[in-house]
Amino acid sequence: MEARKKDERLRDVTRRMIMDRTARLLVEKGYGTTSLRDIAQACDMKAGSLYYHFEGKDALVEAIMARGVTLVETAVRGALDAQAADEPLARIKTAMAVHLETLHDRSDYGSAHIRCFAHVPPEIRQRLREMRAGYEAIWTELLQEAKSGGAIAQDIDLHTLKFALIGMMNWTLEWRLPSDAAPDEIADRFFCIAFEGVRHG
Amino acid sequence: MEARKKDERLRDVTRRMIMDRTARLLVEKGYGTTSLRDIAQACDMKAGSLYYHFEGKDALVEAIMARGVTLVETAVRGALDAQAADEPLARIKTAMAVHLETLHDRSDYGSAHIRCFAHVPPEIRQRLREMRAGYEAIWTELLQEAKSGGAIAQDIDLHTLKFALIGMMNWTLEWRLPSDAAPDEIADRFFCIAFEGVRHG
DNA sequence: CGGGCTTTATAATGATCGTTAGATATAAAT
DNA sequence: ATTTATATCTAACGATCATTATAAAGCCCG
Repeated sequence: MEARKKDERLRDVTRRMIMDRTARLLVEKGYGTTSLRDIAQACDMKAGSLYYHFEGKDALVEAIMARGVTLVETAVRGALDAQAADEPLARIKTAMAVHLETLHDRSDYGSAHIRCFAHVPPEIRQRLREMRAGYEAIWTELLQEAKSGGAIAQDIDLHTLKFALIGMMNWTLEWRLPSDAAPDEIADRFFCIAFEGVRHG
Repeated sequence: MEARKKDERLRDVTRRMIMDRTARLLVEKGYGTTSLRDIAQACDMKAGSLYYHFEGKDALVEAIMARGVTLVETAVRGALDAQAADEPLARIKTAMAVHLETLHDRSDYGSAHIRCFAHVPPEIRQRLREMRAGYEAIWTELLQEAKSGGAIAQDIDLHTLKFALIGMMNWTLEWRLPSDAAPDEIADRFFCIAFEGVRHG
């Protein structure tokens, strides 16, 4: 059983390697333009061999994109739990920094999810939509706490605010400038823009 | 020559029809997953016939995505010119409303551009990038005017602010909720968030 | 009515797609 | 040493891809 465990770990390592490299391809080329042969080549394998690890292209893609949500959600939840006692605005700022950091510095899973979501087959998209909703609930809750605590003005629509924050964060994937600031610096600026308002210096 | 003009107009009408319907497909399915046969079917034609109007798939896609930038840029520039004398913040608000309205209510060109940009062939993407830069220059200028006029705090990084605004606007494509507000109402809320800051009611 | 454009359809090309079955290699277990 | 399990390769399947050359149809003009 010792050996069996090691085997299973080895299998998982390969699985993860395939997902890592496929995620990169999905970010760069998209769902429809990335072929199983592209993926196999990036993994130093032949296309048919991938079927030992995944049921097919769609299963592989879905696993990657689901992991994209999970990674961000886990990171953000972890950071928020460690800061459970802080005031709402500070926790929001933390959530923004972790969201951006996971997207840019950790891996390509989150980016692959964002980049490919709209064009992935409908059944997959539907399942991913439910996962997204689970993650977005964190933000809904965060913003609601801030509002009921008086840190957000009463006339602000939280639904709009949530999408505004997520939108500006996810759009950073389009920046692609090597000169851009680090994720937590960008989080600071975004927080300033949305919460202080750019009028007030 | 009268007739020739009419003929050319007719040809352009078909060209435009093809672009219209293809734009829709690009929004829904993406670049790689939309085949020329899908396009032809949506146009009540056969795939080969499309080559009379376009050099090929890539030329068609590029024409659509280029038009996506042009439509938004033209609409925004037009609205800004008609408001040239107003104060910077009011013009920014107008630009946001027009950008959102063009994206959501006018056609699918802007959406197709945003949705497919990352996954289109590199040469096309490079040319589109230059067009985007031309449009983004409007925002850079707008924000700079506001800042030098004192309407934006000195410590705000305009590069970040520009991408934040564009990001929250373009991300509205992912909302897809029938219950969402009209574009100019959303523009109002976005303006409030970014410029008043959500803390101040 | 017939000749010359314009526009679309036909049909085939070679390439590439996701997927599968079976052979082969590697290494662990008995 | 032989069997067993794991992992990859080989080689092909049929479907579909963008593209092309050519034929046919539609339509204006004389």
